[in-house]
Amino acid sequence: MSVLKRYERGEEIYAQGSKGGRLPKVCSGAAIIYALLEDGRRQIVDLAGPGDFLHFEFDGELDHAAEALCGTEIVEVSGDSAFSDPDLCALLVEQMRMRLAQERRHVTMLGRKTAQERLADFLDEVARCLGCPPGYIDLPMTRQQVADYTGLTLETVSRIFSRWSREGRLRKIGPTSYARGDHPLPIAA
Amino acid sequence: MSVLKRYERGEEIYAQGSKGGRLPKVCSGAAIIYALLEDGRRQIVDLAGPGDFLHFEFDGELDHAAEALCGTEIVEVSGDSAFSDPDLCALLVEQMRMRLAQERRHVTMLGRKTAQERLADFLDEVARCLGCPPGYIDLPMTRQQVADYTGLTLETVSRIFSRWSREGRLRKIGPTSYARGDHPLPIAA
DNA sequence: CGAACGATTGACGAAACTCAAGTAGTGTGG
DNA sequence: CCACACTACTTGAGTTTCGTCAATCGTTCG
Repeated sequence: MSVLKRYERGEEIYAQGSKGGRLPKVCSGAAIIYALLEDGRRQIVDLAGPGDFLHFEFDGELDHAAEALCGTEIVEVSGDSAFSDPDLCALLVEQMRMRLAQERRHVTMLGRKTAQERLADFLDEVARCLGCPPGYIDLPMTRQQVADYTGLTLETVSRIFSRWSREGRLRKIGPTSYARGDHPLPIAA
Repeated sequence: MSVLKRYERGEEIYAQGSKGGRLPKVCSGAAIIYALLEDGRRQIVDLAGPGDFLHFEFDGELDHAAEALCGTEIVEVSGDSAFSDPDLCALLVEQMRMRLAQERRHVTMLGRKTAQERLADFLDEVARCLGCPPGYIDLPMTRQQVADYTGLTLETVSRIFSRWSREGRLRKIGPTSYARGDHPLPIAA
């Protein structure tokens, strides 16, 4: 049995501290997964696009929250028979491996890269995750959300995007869309 | 069929770019998992203690390397029958969920915490991962390795540990062991 | 129109990095 | 046992990058 739900931009899909249960998977749209510290600092730990699971917690408490970036359909997969169904099991392991690899790239980015490198990596990640055509990036995120993904402040994000625009590396072509310019982004992964 | 191998301190367990295959699991000792950038910057993405798998790649290329922190025994688990064996499958999913949760905490630490908070979190993580008794920490890592885990420089790590010693928060009680002092570490998770 | 929200830009400050020098430890060979 | 080499660690001075605070601008929507 699976349940399909729709969330609008900014809507919370589940809260930090809520219980697991059925596994939510993105059908269409996009979501961010984030952790909140007690003092309000926020870190976005992952981006999820179509086909991505948001978590894998059957029965524990969730240590992070999820929120829709745009109109997003979520299907909830029952995990009851997971381990006796080889196909489902293989799917889960494959999905988890991809999330794990992405988190490890994220750790490397945050631990060892400069602000510019982080943003270049971030744009690549968004394009990959949301399936944008090469050279174009649909970015349905505020500067604050970009900052919370890259571990920067919104001012730093804004400054670097502005600089890249001036230098012809990035062009705004719509409210949420950008095109890569003639000059390459510095040191993109 | 499983193979048991032993590695000494500093020995490479596998290299970045090598092939997956059987899944390596720590039996005793401890290992670090890290990524290298082309220009030599290094980020340690995970710590593995007894019971932890190092990766879950049956047949892809590994995007990270692993190295023993001390004398360490590794058993390699064959994944051939993984998906048809419900028990093994459940074990894998459980293990991957724990690694994933840890990476997400690591991302939050690197993206949104100060140097002091990172080191406090790091010490907790080491204690948990290597199973140290409460209040004591066995730290078989150089300052450079600590820096590569926390996204800092070795000088910053050294300065903060020195300060904590002066302030009675941390005491060195052996070549690789420390005790928490009377004063708590600032803002440990 | 005007309120609300997001984005941009500037001036300034602080946390952490870089470079450099010097100090333990640890192991080795005489 | 001592001299040495080697590595890890500590500490200081100066610099850089990025964060903070604040003002302004642009858009959207009621």
